[in-house]
Amino acid sequence: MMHHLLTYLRSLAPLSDESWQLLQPALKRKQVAKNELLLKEGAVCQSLYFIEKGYCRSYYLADGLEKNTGFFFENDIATNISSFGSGQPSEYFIAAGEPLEVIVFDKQRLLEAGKKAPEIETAGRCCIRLFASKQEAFSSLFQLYTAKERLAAIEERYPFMLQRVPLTQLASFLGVARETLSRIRSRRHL
Amino acid sequence: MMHHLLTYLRSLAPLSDESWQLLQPALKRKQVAKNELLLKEGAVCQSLYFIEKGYCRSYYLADGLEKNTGFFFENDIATNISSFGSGQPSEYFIAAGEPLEVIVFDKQRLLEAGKKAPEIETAGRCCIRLFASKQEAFSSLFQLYTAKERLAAIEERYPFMLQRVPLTQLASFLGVARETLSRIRSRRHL
DNA sequence: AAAATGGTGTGACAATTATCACAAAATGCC
DNA sequence: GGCATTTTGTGATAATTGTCACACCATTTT
Repeated sequence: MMHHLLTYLRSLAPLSDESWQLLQPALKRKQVAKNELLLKEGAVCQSLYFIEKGYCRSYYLADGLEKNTGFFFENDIATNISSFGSGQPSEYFIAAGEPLEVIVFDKQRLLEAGKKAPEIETAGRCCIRLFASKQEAFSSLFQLYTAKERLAAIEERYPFMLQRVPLTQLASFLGVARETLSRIRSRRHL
Repeated sequence: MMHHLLTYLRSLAPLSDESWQLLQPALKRKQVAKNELLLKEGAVCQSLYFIEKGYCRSYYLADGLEKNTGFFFENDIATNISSFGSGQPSEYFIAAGEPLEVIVFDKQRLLEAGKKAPEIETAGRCCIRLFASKQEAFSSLFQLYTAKERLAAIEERYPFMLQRVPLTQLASFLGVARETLSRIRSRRHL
């Protein structure tokens, strides 16, 4: 049960069996159907989602159009870190892109567990730090590279994204028109 | 002494006078001349920098050109969160854009202080969370907006950036050619 | 089987941007 | 002040991208 999560947490920081037990009340397994929402715009994010299977995406709704801003796959933590941290309402949605199996961390119970076991506090800090690192890495993709290079970087670093994410969603993530991405891709395959 | 930092930390989480005292050994004030480096590419980031005065910028060096990826002003924390967290060498530089007065958090001593006072651990977590939020906010700027809109968003949310950051640096931050940014700006002032 | 749906490829044209070249303005230095 | 260096503005042109329109394909629905 929840092996992947335990492995994930132990890869970040030491975690005794006792701490792991203390963490259990904060955890709950959940299944989410494709296209269902994990977080709605306007709602406060009360959870971290550790992804066991499937993927989800975060997106803004602007002028009726979805603009994807992030994708989260197996062994990632998905959340709105800003809303989760500050208690402010979320400005974007998080939805399942495939049938999803996640482990939900409840914020309140996580804080309580953190008070009982400093190791949990430390693990939480490491999760957030890793989340921040990924955010930073994605962010620099945009500042360092052109759309063409961004696609190449995605192909190299996150090849599974191209297999599993519809081109239309990927285009809005990369910040180019769907047609342009289609052309970039066909140019590359010559 | 260090009033701003104390105010900053207390805005994030409760911090007793005792914890604040325990934190002191991890802190050191430092002055940095304009264009001097806080972090070199290839070096491991061992510090957080709380900015009291001035600003600094992070940039990659690609093909001999500087590509700016972040700007940090008064009451910000500047660091390479990824290198700081993982101990891996930094892929980018951090340099003073103005004469800089910072308070340096030493990583080792910060960890030691965190062990003595859980409040410090919590404060550290909040700092990182805030850092992650800012990172995310900047990142979404690129995915949601065109270059023109990005400039408008910067003007609105971070007006001091336009006053203090040279246009050339801002252009590479926004991901457009210097000439284009100059034209966008002149079009806006009609 | 036909029709509807969602996702993708492609052509044509307009709009935007990058690039190169150079002028003008601002800044720092002696 | 005057000179050198850095920074910013502007024109011309090529390249890239967005937009609109529609075709194509696979899957699902009726």
